[in-house]
Amino acid sequence: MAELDWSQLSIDKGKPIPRYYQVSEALEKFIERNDLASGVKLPSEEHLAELFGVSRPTINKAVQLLMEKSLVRKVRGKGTFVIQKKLVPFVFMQDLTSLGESLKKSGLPFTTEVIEAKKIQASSFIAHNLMLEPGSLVVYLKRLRRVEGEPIFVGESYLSAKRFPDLLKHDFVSQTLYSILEKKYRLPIVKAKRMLRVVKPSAEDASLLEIPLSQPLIKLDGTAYSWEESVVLYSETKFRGDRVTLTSTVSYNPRTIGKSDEKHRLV
Amino acid sequence: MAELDWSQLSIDKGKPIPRYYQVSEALEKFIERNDLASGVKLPSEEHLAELFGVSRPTINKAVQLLMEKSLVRKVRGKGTFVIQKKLVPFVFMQDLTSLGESLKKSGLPFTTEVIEAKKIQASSFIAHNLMLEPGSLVVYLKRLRRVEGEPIFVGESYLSAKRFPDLLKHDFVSQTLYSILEKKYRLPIVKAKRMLRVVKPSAEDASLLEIPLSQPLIKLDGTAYSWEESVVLYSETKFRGDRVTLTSTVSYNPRTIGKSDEKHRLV
DNA sequence: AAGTGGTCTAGACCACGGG
DNA sequence: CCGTGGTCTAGACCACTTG
Repeated sequence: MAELDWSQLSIDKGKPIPRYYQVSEALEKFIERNDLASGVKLPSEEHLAELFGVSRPTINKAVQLLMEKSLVRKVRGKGTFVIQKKLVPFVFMQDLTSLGESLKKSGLPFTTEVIEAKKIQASSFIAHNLMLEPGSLVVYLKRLRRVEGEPIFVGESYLSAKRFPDLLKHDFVSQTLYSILEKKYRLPIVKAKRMLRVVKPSAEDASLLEIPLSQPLIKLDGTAYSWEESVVLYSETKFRGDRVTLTSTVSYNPRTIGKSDEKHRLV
Repeated sequence: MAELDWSQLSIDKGKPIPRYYQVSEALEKFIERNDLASGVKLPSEEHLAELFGVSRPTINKAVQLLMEKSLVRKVRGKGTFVIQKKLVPFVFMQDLTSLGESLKKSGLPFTTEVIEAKKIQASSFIAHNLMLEPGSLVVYLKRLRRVEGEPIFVGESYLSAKRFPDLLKHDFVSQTLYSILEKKYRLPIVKAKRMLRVVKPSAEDASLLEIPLSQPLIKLDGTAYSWEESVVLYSETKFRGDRVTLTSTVSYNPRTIGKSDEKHRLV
């Protein structure tokens, strides 16, 4: 492999464009032009500061931008490395599959970690979504999914504890929640409502997903129904925005047209 | 309205948590606790620096975090203001409606601005998506949609110029693209594929949507078909991630199960 | 002119990883 | 120990808004 010539990098300090932005662009173009893919190491921030003739905090902010674009990964004590982005596709918004099932379909190797599994008293928000009385006992399940070892999303699920008394005895590592509901409780999911938005991670989210606080998440809240108006499950899922795509294919179906918007809260 | 007492704000400099993060949290809690909604003005960054006993750059970064969470808006020369978030719901992933039609259904007042409308030579990427020869002439349409005056999304559409020779003569401000296709060209959309992901705005995106470069966008790429395998339209839409939710309701339909994933590129 | 956020600097100390 | 990124400071100049 040829040596990389970082010394050609420069910016125009006269331009009315922030230096950190110019630096960020220059580095991005350099990475593209030289087709740096795998784990190539960038010069240290101090060295970059010299190269560009700016201060270290300016370089720090520039590299921060690249990290938010998921072009590089900073590792304290080691350096900054170019990353090879791999997107995990979820075929989701159109099917009634659970996320676990969508992962299975994708064929990618994934694992499930149970972060928490317990019964709790439902908050008024959760109770409302499950159509229960506030304070009812609910099963709370928090799981982290990894693909090829890397954290991809963290999901929290809520189900009525009365309706599923022994749910926590099942093994959530090897089975999907949907399959347990269907096989053990004879309650197939036949309808689901979902709402998607972009949020910032909490400190805990960031820690679990191994991302900086600056990186946006895709938050998908969903309610699953077994038959009309019978709520089975409420869930909140947070995906790493840099690693996930959601896809859907919709075909014309006269029965599903025009009966959609009921109560979309304008928060 | 009672006077706000900002002086109670403080952080613990001994903790191993970044000061800018502590400041950011303290401000967020203060806003919540005092239920500051509309355009309440925060103390100046210099004043905040005094209050917390930290330097101005640290305050600047803390407030930056709040801005990325869309809790405040910074205006140069004026100050920093609490914002009242309003989310625009799109009922979208499930229906074959265009975004304009989804907006109409929501009942919110919106406007359309045509940024560009012209014929161009298709790049190989666009040509591939429209199933045309590279270099073919395509109609390119770039529009900005505002809701209640605020920019919400910017969309770019590509259609075969050969198939729609006089498309650019239509009025895109008062009619949706889908309705023109259906009424003038007798080509109803009966199928659509969509892919969603989170991206950073380009400098131009940020300018059009009036957002900082740090704010994430929801990017929705779509292909619309008139009848099986007849591609009509390829589009790329970028939504402000802080102002938009996407919702869907999916019901059980044996015909749509299990025939989904064809070619999801693992970039 | 005064107040505000946008940006930058030069230098500093820390925590972490690796020899 | 050294090199790395993470963070912070004190002070500065600029551009923009308002009076």
